[in-house]
Amino acid sequence: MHIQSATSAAQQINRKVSAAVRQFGPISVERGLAVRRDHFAKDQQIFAEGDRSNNVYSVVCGAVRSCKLLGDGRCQIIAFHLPNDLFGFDFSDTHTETADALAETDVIVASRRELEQQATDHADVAEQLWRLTARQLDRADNYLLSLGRRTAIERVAAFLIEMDDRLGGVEILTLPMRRCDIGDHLGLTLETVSRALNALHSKGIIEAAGTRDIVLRDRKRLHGFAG
Amino acid sequence: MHIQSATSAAQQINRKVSAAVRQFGPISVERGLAVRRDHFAKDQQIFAEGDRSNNVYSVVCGAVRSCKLLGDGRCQIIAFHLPNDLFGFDFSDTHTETADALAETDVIVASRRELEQQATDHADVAEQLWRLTARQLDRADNYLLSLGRRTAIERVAAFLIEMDDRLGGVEILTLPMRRCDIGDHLGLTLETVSRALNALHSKGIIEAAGTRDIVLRDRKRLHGFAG
DNA sequence: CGTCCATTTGAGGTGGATCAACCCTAGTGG
DNA sequence: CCACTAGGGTTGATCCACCTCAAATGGACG
Repeated sequence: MHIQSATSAAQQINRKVSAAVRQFGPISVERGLAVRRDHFAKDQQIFAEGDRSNNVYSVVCGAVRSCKLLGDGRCQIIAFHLPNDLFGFDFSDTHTETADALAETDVIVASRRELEQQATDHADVAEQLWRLTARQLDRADNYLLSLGRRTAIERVAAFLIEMDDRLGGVEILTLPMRRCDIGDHLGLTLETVSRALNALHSKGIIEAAGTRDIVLRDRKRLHGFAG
Repeated sequence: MHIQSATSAAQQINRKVSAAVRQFGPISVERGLAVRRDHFAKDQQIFAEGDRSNNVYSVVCGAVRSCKLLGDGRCQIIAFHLPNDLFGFDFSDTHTETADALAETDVIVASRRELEQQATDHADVAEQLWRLTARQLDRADNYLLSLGRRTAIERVAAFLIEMDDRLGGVEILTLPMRRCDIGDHLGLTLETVSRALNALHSKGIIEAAGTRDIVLRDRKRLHGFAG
């Protein structure tokens, strides 16, 4: 639902702008912005917390996780980035998160400085970036609700619903990440994630079709769990 | 630290624009944007989850909390809004959060539609809104780390540090909210918040000067707790 | 067919929730 | 000035959801 409205907003804007545009993932930019395609292998790091934030990225295919680390190694995955998601844009000059490829992943890379210049020069670019950021904030706010107030099984249910939405409601939901990553995203351990999935399975709400392939048998009851 | 950089960014932009500007909280807008001042009493609701999102707000004085509710009444406070913070801007057409005044609070109100129009017409307005949203996202990301991976005492320590930053590092930190609100913000109960504050006190890190007035005796060790 | 991970399953421990008193402090009214 | 009250805050005892540690199972790939 989030994705749909963002996509239609982008399309609307596309119709208005001149022919001198190119796509940077979901947003339209002027041809002046140089972009290049790049590839990252599974588990390869794209950038680390503290690195200078020179580039911004858009996922073409594959999946990326961005996470924050605590001094003693505890890890919180802030977001998973799927095709057409932008990432790597930080408010400060250095990255506040580490980004790794979860699978073989292709991205489009652009210069942060150049994109910011375009935002200064062109209201429609700034507006698109603003909407994209607002959508990410909306997602982050929903995660705050999960992490702060939902039980383990409710978090997993809400997570499955979101992944289903973002992956387009296909028949079989193929999760691109390990149990451990889901745990680090939901503030749980991988064991608890496994048990929660098991619980949803034994209630007949989901069906396993391989460890990372899940069929949502009863979306209504799944929504019920998410409160 | 976040606030400082945002302020300087806003000042930078101010210097460039013409005289036909007015302030909407931290951002500069064209005079065409109608704004009005409004007052809300302590505990008064400003808008509710699900209301049509017609207006956007900037805090003048006082404090506001915005929260999401689960079906059974569980509550997660997504953010506290202090003077100069913008709030009420949702990605969708309806508010996804409920906003209440924590104390006697003055706000500036503007039409969401008009502000969006300005963002479409003026790149600098869109860019400022983008930066503001990016900063909120940065804060939300930090909270995700707290809620997902920090212990109770670490969450409270991180919370005190953030409030200290946002309130300008004054001698006595005056919290505008109840223990219960802090709990609903940090994913804890009010009892646990109280015990955590007590623990920090008995370690000599903070000093109580009234239940809502706290002196940060040892900011370095406080940072240590936040990891 | 064996190795390496990811995942599941099991048993036990614990941090924070819950439930329940109790204690402040400010405000109110006599 | 001093009860009285009410709401916020603290403190204590118990419980349980989830973590931790450990071992078994399964699946992908050489």
